Amino acid sequence: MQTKTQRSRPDQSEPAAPATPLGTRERIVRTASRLMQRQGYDGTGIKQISTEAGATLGSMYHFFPGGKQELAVAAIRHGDAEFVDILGAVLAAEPDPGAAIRALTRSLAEGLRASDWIDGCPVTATALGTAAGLPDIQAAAAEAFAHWREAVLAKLIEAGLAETDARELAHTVISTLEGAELAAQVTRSEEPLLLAGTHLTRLIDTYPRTADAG
Amino acid sequence: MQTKTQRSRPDQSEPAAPATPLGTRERIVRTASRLMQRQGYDGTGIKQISTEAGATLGSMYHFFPGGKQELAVAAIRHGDAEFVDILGAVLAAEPDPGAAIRALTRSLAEGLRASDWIDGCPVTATALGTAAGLPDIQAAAAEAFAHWREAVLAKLIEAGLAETDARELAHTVISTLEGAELAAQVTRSEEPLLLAGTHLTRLIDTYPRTADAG
DNA sequence: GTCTATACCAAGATAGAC
DNA sequence: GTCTATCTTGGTATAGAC
Repeated sequence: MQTKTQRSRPDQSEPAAPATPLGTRERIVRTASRLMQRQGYDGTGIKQISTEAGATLGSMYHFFPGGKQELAVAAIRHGDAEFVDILGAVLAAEPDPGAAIRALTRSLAEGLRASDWIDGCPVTATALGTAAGLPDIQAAAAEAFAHWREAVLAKLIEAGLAETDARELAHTVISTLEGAELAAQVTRSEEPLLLAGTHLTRLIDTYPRTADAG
Repeated sequence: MQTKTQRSRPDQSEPAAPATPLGTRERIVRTASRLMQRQGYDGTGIKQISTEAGATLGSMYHFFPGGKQELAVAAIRHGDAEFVDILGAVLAAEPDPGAAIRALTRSLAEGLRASDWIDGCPVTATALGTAAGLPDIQAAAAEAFAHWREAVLAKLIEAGLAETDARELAHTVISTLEGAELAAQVTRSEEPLLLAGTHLTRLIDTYPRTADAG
């Protein structure tokens, strides 16, 4: 009977209306980011975004004349900045980088479970599947990864690791977090993330540090 | 002018016709697996699969009455088995598990570069974005991850690691490989994969082994 | 088992009134 | 800046001849 298979879209929780009401553009970007995070680029329609953001179709193309692609780039940049904030806050709360990254994995695991395993990395789902054909989106995703790597790098340098070691480790920390989040999402279990935290800590602790670490 | 933004679909290389001509069903599954690996579930159409597989639309629904979902499950299982073979071959070629995993990352990096960074993990793109709404697909992806973990686990046990250590490491090895492949794809660089290989080797080498390792 | 035609719906995007 | 109506194309899926 149904011509297109229906997919349940939980969407159980409104993100709690903020004190200052958001502008239309901001509402659109946030909604796009959240929906593409869950459903990917192709799985998310402009009409769905406009409906859930409380904006009309005219507003969508008023603010994003480049259409869906431009919207996706804005969504990825939003997710990028959002995670930079989380990353900064969690890393700052623990002096030791290993402990900080372990705390980060716990935080990610909690968030994933709280969303019933649907809110994964805010850029992966959007970028995957479009990487080959839509260079703007791919580039925005690459920038996000670079920003996150830089945050980890700064933490490792601050702890007294050699620059080369820190730079290389930052790559693997982000890669492992990405993969563990993915695995946790697919298997609906916190285990991959928590083990990633333990192992990353152990790996980092094998590298020498200078004495004057703050 | 165009109502739907066109996406370039390179598809430069036919996978070289095998000696034994494939049956229709096999051709459909392989084509579906390859296309969904590149474009994701929502980005891949039944008509596109049928065209590229040289099958008619009638054949598609003859072999897969469950439609696109059933086809996606078959595609994921195909990618699963395909990677189990690669994993088994590469891991068997090196006695030391660390060296074997490093060889694996080199192999993955080569394949990714050879495909101009479009052929990533054969199940990730298909599963992502559908995990929440399509349980069959999510379950097939979870099974694939479990199979790959078991292959790594066997290699670590064989090398003399304690079972608990090996079991936990197998999780992180797969997570890190997944994430590094993703990062390599997005940044169009082999670096994340190669660094992942180095770091995973270093991590594995921090664990004790029994003397009677083969 | 294979093929063609088609029903039915949703997608992205645009036009133009207000 | 907002809203509605609409155009066109593509999607999934089905029917039924061969």
